[in-house]
Amino acid sequence: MSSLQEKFTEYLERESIFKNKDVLSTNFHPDNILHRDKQVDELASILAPCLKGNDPSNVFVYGTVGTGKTLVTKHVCEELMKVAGNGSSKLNVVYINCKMKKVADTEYRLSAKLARELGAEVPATGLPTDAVYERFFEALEDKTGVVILVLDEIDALVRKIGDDFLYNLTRVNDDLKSTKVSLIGISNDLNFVDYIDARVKSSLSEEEIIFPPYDGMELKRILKQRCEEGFNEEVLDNGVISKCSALAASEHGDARRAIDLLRVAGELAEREDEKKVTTKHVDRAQDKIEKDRVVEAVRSQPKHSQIILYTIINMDEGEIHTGDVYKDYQDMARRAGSKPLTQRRVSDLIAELDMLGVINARVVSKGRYGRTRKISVDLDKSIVEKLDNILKNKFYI
DNA sequence: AGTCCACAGGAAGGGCAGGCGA
DNA sequence: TCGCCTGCCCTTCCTGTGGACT
Repeated sequence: MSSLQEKFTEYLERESIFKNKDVLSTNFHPDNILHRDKQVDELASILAPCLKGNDPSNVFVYGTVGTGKTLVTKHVCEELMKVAGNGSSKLNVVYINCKMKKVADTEYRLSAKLARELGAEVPATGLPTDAVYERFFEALEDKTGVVILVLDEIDALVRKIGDDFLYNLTRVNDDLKSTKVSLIGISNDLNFVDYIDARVKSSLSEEEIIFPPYDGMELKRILKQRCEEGFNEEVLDNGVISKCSALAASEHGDARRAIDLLRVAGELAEREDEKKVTTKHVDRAQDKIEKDRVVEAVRSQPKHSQIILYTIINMDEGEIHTGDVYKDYQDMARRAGSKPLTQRRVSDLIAELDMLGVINARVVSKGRYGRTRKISVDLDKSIVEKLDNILKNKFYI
């Protein structure tokens, strides 16, 4: 037997820390959602009329990241579909995450995605937007009954393409004969409704459901529930759950973060062939998650964004401004074999990197010395080193 | 109070890729 | 196949801006 085969065999024989790892994935839907009874009930009573073929009110759901908005919405819709499936009412639910790049981040892409979800065929490009709208409407009309459209991260969409699209969606019922549409908008931004058109606002927020952040105790109970199903018995050291929930509670009560911490800590322990998950694993999980998030974000960026980031992390310490970055970037881009983009475009890409949380770019005025962005990289040294290596290898600089 | 800097960021338009219809 | 149309990415041109300096 080869040494690699031995390694695999040994892995198979080793007892896993996990009982069912899926439970610890953020996409997992538990049967019993803790601490969200009120929101589940509210949403359920708002959506219930669609079981009798009536169009329910539009709903606006908001709360910060990891407060269970998506989970509760999907859960209620699934239960609704089950009941509708048994009865005579026709019901369809379409869920779209508007933040997905290249999928639903422009008017065209979003309407194309909606149309496709409803069974229509739409090419990735080439059609006029009106034509895509038309296909979407036709697909809606074909469905008959009630269609619930769930638009997750709707705030990101509106920031990018404005609220005209939402306006059209809230008016769609006027043009449809056999189908009734209800919208559920999910937003992480609590002030989102303040910067949309008043007509859209009144129509979209006929009903509002607020998801407050979980507190430390609530997070602890949620984690306990997942641990019982996800981990084998007695593999968690004392204090692991408390530590995960405390860390996540300090980050706006983000349950997703708490569950990720727990899973990654378990993975780290298992990889090291340890019998128990300890708080030390949680600390390292915290670092690893941050590292992976940033690295993934950077990997998915276009080439020039990456060159700009590489330029920034290789600049001397001290104050860095847009102009300095642009000067160095031009040189770097040529060395990487590309024609440099204009300063205008680079300015936009810097703003995007800031939005991603990879760099900090704050607009400052230096008085007589002009207005610019002050740029810094607030990442852990090990993350910066990793990014530096990845980008250096990619561009052979 | 007025000037001036170094950009930020809005608007318009060009080039390209890709679909549609004749 | 070809002309036309569109979305997307990018450039060009432009106006706006906060605060140090005079």
